[in-house]
This record gives sequence, C-alpha cells and structure tokens, in this order.
Amino acid sequence: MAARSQIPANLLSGHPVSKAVTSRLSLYLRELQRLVRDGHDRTSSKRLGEALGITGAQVRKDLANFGQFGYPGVGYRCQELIGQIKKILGTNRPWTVALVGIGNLGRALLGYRGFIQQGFHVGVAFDVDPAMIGSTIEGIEVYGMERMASVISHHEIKLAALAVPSGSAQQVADQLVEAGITGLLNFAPVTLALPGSVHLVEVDLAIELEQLSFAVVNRQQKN
Amino acid sequence: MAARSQIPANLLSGHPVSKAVTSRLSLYLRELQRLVRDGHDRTSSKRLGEALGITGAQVRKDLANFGQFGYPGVGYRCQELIGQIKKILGTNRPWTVALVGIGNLGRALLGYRGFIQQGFHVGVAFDVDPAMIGSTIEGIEVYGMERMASVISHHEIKLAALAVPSGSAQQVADQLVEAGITGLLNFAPVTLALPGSVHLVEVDLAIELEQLSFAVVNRQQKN
DNA sequence: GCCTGTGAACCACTTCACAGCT
DNA sequence: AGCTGTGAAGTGGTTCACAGGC
Repeated sequence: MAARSQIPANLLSGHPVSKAVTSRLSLYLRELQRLVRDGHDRTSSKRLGEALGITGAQVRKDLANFGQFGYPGVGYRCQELIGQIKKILGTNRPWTVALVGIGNLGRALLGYRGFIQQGFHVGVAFDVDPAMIGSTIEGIEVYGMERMASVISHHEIKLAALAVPSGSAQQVADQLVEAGITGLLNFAPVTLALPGSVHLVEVDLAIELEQLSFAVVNRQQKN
Repeated sequence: MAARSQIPANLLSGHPVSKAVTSRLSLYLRELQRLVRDGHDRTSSKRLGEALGITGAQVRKDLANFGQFGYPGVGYRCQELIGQIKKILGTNRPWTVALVGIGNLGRALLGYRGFIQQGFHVGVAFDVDPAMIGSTIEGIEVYGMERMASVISHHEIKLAALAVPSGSAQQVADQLVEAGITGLLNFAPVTLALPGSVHLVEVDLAIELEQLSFAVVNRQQKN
C-alpha cells in the first residue's frame, strides 16, 4: 500500500498527460457547456470534435487517458461528461486566485466574468502603488506587496496571476513562490525561472499577435 | 560564415511550418531583445535555448526552416537575428490592429504597452455602447459597429482583436471578415467558425487557469 | 444502425551526432 | 577549440480501423 505509486487518481495510465490533451479537455468542457445551454443532453465524439475542428478519434483518445465516460451506440451524456472533465481538471471545486499588479490588464482580470463561470475567483490583489493599497476594486481588497506571504498563506491560495511590468516579474514571482503559490499565470513578456514544483502558464499577448502576423504574411493555411 | 542569404520568401523549405516553430521564434525574439538591452551582441543556440528551457538543436532546427543566420564557431549576432526573425514574423513593419469591444479587457488592450514594443498599434476601436461611440480612449477613436466595414477598409487594417461577449462573438467575427480582416485574435470563450482564408488565434484566459488547476491537482512535473 | 474504446499504423516534432566552417 | 547546419534516429502525438456493446 505504502509502496503504491503516487500517480494521481485522475490519471489511469501511468504516463503523464501532455499539455495538448489537457487544453483540449478545456475545449470539450467549454463546448459541452454550450450544448447544455442550448438544451442538448447528449453528444458524440464525432460531433464534439467537429464543433472544435478535430477528429472524433482524438476526442475519444483524449478521454481514454482518464477513464471510460461514453456509452457505445449512444455517445456521451453532456452533464455527466462536464462533471467528469471538471473533476479531471480540478475545477469541480472553486479556486481562489491572487492577482498581482493592478494596471490596465490587472483591472481587466479583476472584473473578468469568464473566470467565475469556470470556477475561478480572484480573491485578493496586490500592488506597489500606495494610492491603491487598502482600497477595494471590484469588491477585491488591494494589499501592499509586503503582505503577500501572510495574506496568501492565510487564505491558503495556490494560484496567482502575475500582471506586473516585465522588469519586476521575476522578483514578484519569487515572492509568490515563497508565499506558497504553486501555480502561476504569467502575463509579463519574460521567461521566468521557477522551481520545478511550481507550475507555470504563460500568456504573452504580443506573441499571439506575432503568430497572426506570420500567418497573414505567409498566407499559411489554417490547420 | 556563409552566404548571408537574401531570402526572397520567408519559407525556404517547401512544407509549411508548425505553430510550435513560430511561437518559439517569438520567444527567441523576446530573449534576443533582452540580450541586446543587457548589452550583449552575440549569443549561441545553446545559450539561447537554455534561457528558454529548450535545447540548442531545437533553436538551430527552427531557424533552419527560414535560412542560415548563424556563424559556425561564433554563434548568432543578436541584432542581426532580431532583424531576421522580425522579417520572418512580418513585424519588420508596423501593424495596425482594430479592436472590437471596449469592456474591461478591451480597455486593457487599448493601453497595453507590450503591443507597441513589438510593432502592433491599436488604431481604431468599435463598440455597441452609444455612450462610447464617438469618444476617444487612450487616444483611439471609438466607432459604432456600422462603421466597421468602411473604417477598416479605409485604413487597410488586416488584424483585429475581438473582446466582445461570447454571445455576439461569432456575429462580430463575421462582420470583421466581411470588412476585410484576415487575422483575428479572439478573446471570447467560444470556437469561431471562419473561412479558411482567415487566420485565427484564440486566447481563453479561463482555459489557461484550468491548465494550471490540472497541473497543481495532478502534481505533474513541468515539461 | 450508431458509437465507444483501443491496438496498430502513421506522421510530426525533437534530439542526437557529426561533418564542416571559423 | 567552439559552433552551426543537417541527415538520421528517436520520441510522442494523431489518425486509422475494427472489435465489441447498445
């Protein structure tokens, strides 16, 4: 028993799951939620895939990493699959997110309704600007950076969004890790160096536009 | 070194280049710009890769898709490689971007300095809110949706950022395509159906947080 | 009939390893 | 010596195709 592997319950196969698989899971979730809103209660891997521009086989293979959720001859029950995918992604429970940096982007994140819909809630915010510290924006209290460790550990927050200028991103990231953050969503256009135990997702908006620019200039076919 | 190749078209190899390659090109560009700011004028594929957590071979293979930019025994000249990558990505000349949707996120994009740094400039904005139409935000004029076709064609704008609610995203996207947009950066959490000639990049912030949630819950190792 | 789950085949991307240049 | 550029090898991800269940 003690010698049992430490593979998380979600994963059935021994090997880790690629990022490609998990981001498609998020897409399946989004599409299933739309189907439910539109009154559907069943779908198939083929139809789910078509809505997202991928094959049915891909959908089935992705889900097979985590279990058997379908009914041969029938397909998938939307509500049931939503529940399963949320469980896999860990969003069957709400997450509180700490936000650092209340500039334009930070403020947009504070008020972003898409987070709440998927189970994420910005619970606390931090900034260096003395004029903001102590105030409340969108119902969220803004703390000074020196309160980071205590506030984050007190609320047992594990996820943070980093929306500070590039120059201070690494230093703030270090502070967040020190405070106990294990997942970091970085909007600053710099590559952060973090301990392997901390998970990092990068969103660089300029890079996304560069991808578009490249595609347009080279008239690449969509894939 | 070698034939400082004058590349006529960006792509020398016949086959199309994968998204993985082009997004790394953006990372190389970002890192090279940092190196220049820090006073370096040369680097090597090995050092460039290490800064980004990839192998030197990967860096060299990526660049090999577009030409020969290095000097055996020496490495790459930062400024020169920056110029080449910008040319490949199409950002050696400035792009004007149209923004649709001036909510929280839209406003953040209007003021986002990271765009300008990489050669993108939000030139015009559109919204449905009559209170905004005709006003100027961050120096950008806000038009009503009915002006889209004329304004976009008049400025010959090819790229647009879509920051409207999910419910109207498809309809607005259709309008943008009609107006002549060929590259679309979509922030609405829906899968858009667009003609194959239009390039699409999706940014779904909730999905990014779900990726973090999954990684934290499953204690996956970083890759 | 329709549809899932899955081994096998296929394809693409990454890493290796080295010839050749500086 | 150091480093690039590149064929070859290796790895991982996607698609195929079909057995089996509804």
